[in-house]
Amino acid sequence: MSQIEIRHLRTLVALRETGSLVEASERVFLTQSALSHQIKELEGRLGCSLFLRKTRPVRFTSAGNRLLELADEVLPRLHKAEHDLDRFAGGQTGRIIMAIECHSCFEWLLPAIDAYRNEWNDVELDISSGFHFAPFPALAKGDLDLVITADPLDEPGIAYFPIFSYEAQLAVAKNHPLVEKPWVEPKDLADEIVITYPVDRERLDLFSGFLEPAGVEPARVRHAELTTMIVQLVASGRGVTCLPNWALHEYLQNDYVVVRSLGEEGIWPTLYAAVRIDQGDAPFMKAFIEVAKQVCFDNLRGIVTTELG
Amino acid sequence: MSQIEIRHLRTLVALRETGSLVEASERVFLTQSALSHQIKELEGRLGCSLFLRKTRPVRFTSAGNRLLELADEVLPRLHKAEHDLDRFAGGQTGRIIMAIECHSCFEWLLPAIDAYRNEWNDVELDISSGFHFAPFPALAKGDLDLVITADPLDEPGIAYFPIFSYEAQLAVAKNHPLVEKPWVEPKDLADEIVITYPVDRERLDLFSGFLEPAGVEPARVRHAELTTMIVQLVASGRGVTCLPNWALHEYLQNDYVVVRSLGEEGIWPTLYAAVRIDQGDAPFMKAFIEVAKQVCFDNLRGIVTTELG
DNA sequence: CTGGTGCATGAATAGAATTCGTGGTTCGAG
DNA sequence: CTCGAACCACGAATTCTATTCATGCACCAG
Repeated sequence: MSQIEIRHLRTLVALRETGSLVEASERVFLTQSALSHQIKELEGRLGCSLFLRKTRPVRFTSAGNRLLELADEVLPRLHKAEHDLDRFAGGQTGRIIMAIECHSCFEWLLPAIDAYRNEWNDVELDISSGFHFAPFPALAKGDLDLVITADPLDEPGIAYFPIFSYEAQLAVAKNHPLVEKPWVEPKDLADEIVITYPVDRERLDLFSGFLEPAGVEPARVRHAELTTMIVQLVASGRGVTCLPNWALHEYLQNDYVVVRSLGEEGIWPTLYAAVRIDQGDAPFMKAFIEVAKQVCFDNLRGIVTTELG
Repeated sequence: MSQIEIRHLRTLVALRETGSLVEASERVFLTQSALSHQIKELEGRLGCSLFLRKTRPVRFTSAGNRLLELADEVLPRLHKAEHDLDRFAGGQTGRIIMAIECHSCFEWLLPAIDAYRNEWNDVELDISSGFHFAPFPALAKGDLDLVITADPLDEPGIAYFPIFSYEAQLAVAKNHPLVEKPWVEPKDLADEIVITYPVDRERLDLFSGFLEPAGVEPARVRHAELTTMIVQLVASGRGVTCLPNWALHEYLQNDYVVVRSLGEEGIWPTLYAAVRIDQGDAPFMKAFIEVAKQVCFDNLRGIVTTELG
């Protein structure tokens, strides 16, 4: 079945380069006897002799030359593969398939990916659109390699690295009564229409971190897919919303809406990169997280707080 | 040192195609346990895991995919090489490096080679110019694979196959006195200048088979390299020569010289193909000899005698 | 003829890969 | 929930295989 093996190819190449069994055997760290047996057995299995021994240097038969040709095709590829695998083993490269829980994270994630790709061009990068629903099992299973999340659940086998902290702010129309208040309290929203992304409430800071602890339920909750759409609805007085300050930044500069903190202190969630523990130390992964932080620090300067490593 | 082996690549490919260790193990004729151990050990040596088992079908890691890529490069080449080697082993192909003792054999050998190459295009063919002096040691050693000779010495390990028989004839000028005789006797040449190829006498039929047995020595022996040159010298009356009838044929048709048999019966050497015994049965070699015979039969029809197989 | 060099070979050994037996986990059906 | 089936992992035993050791043979130069 499995006739030819790598070591046979190595032996033949050594034989070609040295011209004798004795020297070839030193080259492949075996005894002369071992090589003699090895080749004899291979020749037996193949049914033809590979070289003529009675001459210096040895002469290869056609069959021998055919095998050398194979060796010249195979051995370089093998060495290259082994080198690549060393890099995988050393964490010098790998795969990062990401999912984002946070709806508007593309804004800083895409530039981060671009920046990372410059330095780590052989890392396989992708953003998966298929695991919004249950990213953590997928992460543990290996379908995903990195999840951007604001909720560092204490799952076993998962490590969390902070990217940056931001303020989750309430945006209201410029003529909204709440503009008069320095900050918002839960009960202020009891009669409001709240506009959110169409996701579970527990993943929305406004509910999980503000309204629900206070037992307040807004008058109504509307959904919209896109940040732009939500802000337009808010600007035209059809409701209020809670978004990351960095997502609201450009609308503030254009004077579309007004923002207020949730409570006197404000709510300051942190975005984390969640990765499998065994990959948390891999240089290619650490580098990605560092690049992401750096990009956010640069692009969102003064808006979010980043602790660079 | 030697990390990856062929069987690892085969295992991974089987794993990719079946999706499970159990089925893959059947594919490579091993137990599930064996595969589990095999892969575990490989992963240990490489320092990284190759696939995730907790899923159906199994998912490969980047490292696993890199190895599969290697397998896709290597295995087809390996199979092709094994196939080629089978053909070597079965004598379906091989190498024929020839030498000719007979100086003027190119005339029929080159067309024979051309004809053979049509059918057996992967046989390595060459005519060696370096072994005129001692072709038989070179043949035994493997530097040569086939020698065209008229002297089938009984060397061990060498087999002889007849190609055709011809008459070695004496060529003389048209006005030469010997033209008057129906055939030539040794003593007729005692006063003649004999022109030959510049080779040992024992390789010349005129001497070894005619003059020396009769104890006759010609007046003088001259040498010339080329058949054309020899014939011109003979035609102009500067000597006589002995050549194969097929080499003289065209000169006879042009009426340059006259030929006579050596003795009443004539001398009829046979040209043989000498090959190493172990190659005598190989189809590619037998085919070459048959093609050579056929080409001679066709081209030298009526001039030489060939026994087709 | 002799010593040196290179290769081959049978027997012994060290080292591998493979199997056996078993247990743990997952998943779907009852 | 339990049960059985399918799948994989793993330690120990076993079987195979590659390698070494010790030796012999062939060839060649001095």
